Amino acid sequence: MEIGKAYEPNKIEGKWYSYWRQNGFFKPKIDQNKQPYTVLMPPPNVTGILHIGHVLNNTLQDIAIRYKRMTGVPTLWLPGMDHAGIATQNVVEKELQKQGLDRHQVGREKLVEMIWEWKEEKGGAIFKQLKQLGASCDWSRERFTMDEQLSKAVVEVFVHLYNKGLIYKGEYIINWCPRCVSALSNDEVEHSDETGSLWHIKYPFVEGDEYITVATTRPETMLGDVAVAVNPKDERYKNIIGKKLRLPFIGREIPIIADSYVEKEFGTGLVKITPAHDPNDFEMGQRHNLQPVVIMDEQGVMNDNAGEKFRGLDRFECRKKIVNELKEMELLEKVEQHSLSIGQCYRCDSVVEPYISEQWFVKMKPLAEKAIDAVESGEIQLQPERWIKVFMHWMNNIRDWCISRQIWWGHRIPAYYCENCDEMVVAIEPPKKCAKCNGEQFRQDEDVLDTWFSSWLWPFSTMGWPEETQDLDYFLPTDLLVTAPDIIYLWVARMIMSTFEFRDKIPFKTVLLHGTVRDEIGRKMSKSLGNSPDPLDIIERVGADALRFSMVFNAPKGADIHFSEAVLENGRNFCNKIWNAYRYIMTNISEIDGLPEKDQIEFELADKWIYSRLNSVTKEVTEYYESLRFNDAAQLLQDFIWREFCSWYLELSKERIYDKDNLIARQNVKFILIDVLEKSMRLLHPIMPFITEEVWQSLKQFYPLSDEALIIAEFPQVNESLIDKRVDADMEMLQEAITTIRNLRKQVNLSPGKEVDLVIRAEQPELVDTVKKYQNYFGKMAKVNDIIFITDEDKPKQAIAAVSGKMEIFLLLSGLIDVGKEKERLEKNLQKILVDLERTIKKLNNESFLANAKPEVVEKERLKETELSELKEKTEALISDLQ
RNA sequence: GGGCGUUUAGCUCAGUUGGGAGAGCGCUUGCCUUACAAGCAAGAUGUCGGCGGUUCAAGUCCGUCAACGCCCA
Repeated sequence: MEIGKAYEPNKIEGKWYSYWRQNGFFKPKIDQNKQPYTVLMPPPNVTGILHIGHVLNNTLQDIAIRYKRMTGVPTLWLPGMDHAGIATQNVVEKELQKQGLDRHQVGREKLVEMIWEWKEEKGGAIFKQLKQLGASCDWSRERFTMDEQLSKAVVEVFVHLYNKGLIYKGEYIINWCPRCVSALSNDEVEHSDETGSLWHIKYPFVEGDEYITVATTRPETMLGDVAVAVNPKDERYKNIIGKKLRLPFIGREIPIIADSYVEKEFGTGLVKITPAHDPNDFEMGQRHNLQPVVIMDEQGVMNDNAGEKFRGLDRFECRKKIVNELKEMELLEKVEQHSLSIGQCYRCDSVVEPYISEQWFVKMKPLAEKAIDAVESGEIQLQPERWIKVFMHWMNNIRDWCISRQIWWGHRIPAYYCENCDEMVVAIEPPKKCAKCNGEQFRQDEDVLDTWFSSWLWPFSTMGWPEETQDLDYFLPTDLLVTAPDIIYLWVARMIMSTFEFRDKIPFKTVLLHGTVRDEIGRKMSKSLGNSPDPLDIIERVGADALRFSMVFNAPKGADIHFSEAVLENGRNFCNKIWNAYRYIMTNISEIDGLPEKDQIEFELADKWIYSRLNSVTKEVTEYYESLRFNDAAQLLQDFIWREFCSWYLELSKERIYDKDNLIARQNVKFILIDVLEKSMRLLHPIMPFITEEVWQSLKQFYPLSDEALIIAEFPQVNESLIDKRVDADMEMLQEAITTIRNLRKQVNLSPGKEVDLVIRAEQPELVDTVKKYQNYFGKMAKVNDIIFITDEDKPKQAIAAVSGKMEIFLLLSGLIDVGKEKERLEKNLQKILVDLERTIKKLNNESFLANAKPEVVEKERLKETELSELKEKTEALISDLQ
């Protein structure tokens, strides 16, 4: 049979993905007697394409799902995407722009139609890419937040919460993008630190010639000032509280009020209050019953309230003009440099304007309670646990949620206004008749809902709610949510609240919060830096398995990941290693007829050892998968397969494999090689699905495997009886001796193929027996021709030597030995031994240690002392022999 | 300003109840050894950020300082 020398992933990956899908392996086998395992995919943006962060996120989910699937649990990984209101509308608007059109020219209905068309044609590209990554989601259940049924859920929820008094319409200060002409949620605002100015402006008292000075970073907002505030504890201003000022330009009389929010140290300690254009001022305005004055329109252009002089000016032009005018009027005391954080629209980079407007809100406090309890009690686990604090902090200070957006793509708010009397009705269906005036004409609210208002329903809307479906009953609560911590508030917390409200359940049991993928110098991946590698390009080059492995290998739970080409090579090389081990096994076993009878199999030390190790590894890996420590699983499996299986077992197997005269031995080792490789593939499958399936399926030709495919094969169970510490110790003893011999060979630059003779001096008969029995291992692994065993006398003359455990190993050489070099090397070894020995003796002489330490720890130290003493004596003897 | 986190080998990072410091990459040396040069073999490398404390014993627990990062205001 022909197997390529290098692993070529693109030859096999597509094949197995189609095979899995066609056989329905991604669909859960619903069994009412079994508890299912469910993972909700955080819905990617419909406009999104796969970036490296998605790779991490989805690989983690896929590993969890594939592992559970192999344990025989009905598993569901539910995929879907969200409609990403502003982002998606923007994509289409930009296309319009190229044709010189804007959305108002096209009209609402037509625009929405165009967006749907775009969605059908180009949306959801990411799903095709996730398939290339190997994501084993149940695509037959794919959902979209704007699907008919999910939209029904949104309306249902809105009406329910409205009727319950938890949704209200109100004036509020919000983030507003004057360019997008829309409200922005907090997460849609990006902050950057910039250097601005702090203008000190004089405000005259109504009475007298005196004035006070306020400091502001935004002088144009003074036109909307309704008060000036001081800290009540500020001695400087105690006597002016309650006095009136006359606002320059406008002439409005405004009071000086006291509020502890004001920082005495900031600026002059006097703060102008503009409730309509600053969030803090808004709150202060509410505390003091101040009527806000809005001074600009939705596009950021100054309105009538700004006064004759400034009306019609853009906000930034207005700022310039105000500053100039103030200078002329000698009301500008000074200007200081000041660094401040500026909010910008994440879409268009426009400076965000805090703006008072009429919006829809959800009252969050009443919903928060159960969510807090669920996390506090551990019913919902956040991992790593430190995120619990972050979660609690937000939940305990939760604010109402502004859910209206002034765009057209999304779920339109189900509020209807009577054209005749303006009466508002919130209902699932548009009303027929106005209850107040019997009018029959209604117009629907223009706004749509925040995209999160549909994704917070994800745990149950995807399962058919508001219908009572079997899925809801069977799969909810789900088991695992894997997501980035930056959406704990926006999404995770809200899902918990909604699921309690509408299902009276938790949405998921465990939330795994993973880190950010960064580049090799620690920067976030970003479009503008161009430092983000294209995952598809990587898959094309090295395959999905290598990408997945590299990602996970380097991704400890919850920590950020530095991703680089070097990291990727590790995954690629590992694939190649597996491939070549497989190639070696396949090409050789195909020449060996038959398998041994089960009870005929004879195990030698290496065989027992590899089984002992396999089972230890199985035990550990199972724990790692269960506790979502996938990086540990990846590391352990790489070490086992590469170092133990390939470097030792496979090498040792060659003697028997190539022994054409001994069919029994060949059959034995054939069986063990296949068996261990086959089980290793099972262990590794969740992380590297493609190559493991390929290898495993091929092995079926030579080995009876009852499962149809690896993806649904049983995850290996530990056989404790095969874990044998004695076997491990014997094998380790031989490995150490072999390494020692190799080291000695290196010392004298012996060519790798050159055979040597050894003298081993050892006293323990058991030890000598074991070495004699497996002398062939030395032959194979260290090119040792003959070994002479001695007990005490007879130190060989022409030899270099080293101590390995309880043995002294002499490598016989015919040439001259460099005594000085040899001595130096041995002295160096001795030094290390002496340091260790000293530390151990010190401990054992410490009575407190003997009194307080656990007995097994003391015992360990005693053993260590014996061993080190022996080592020391033997090494010293070798040195003195050199004289 | 408030909160959270990080600091371990040249680089990126593991280190789960405190009990002999690890991995990958890189580096040095020698090898085209009939699975693999994307490889094999042998090796070098650490005041575990500083200081102080608890303990018989601290990378691990506590305090404090410093640097860096993230989130919120």
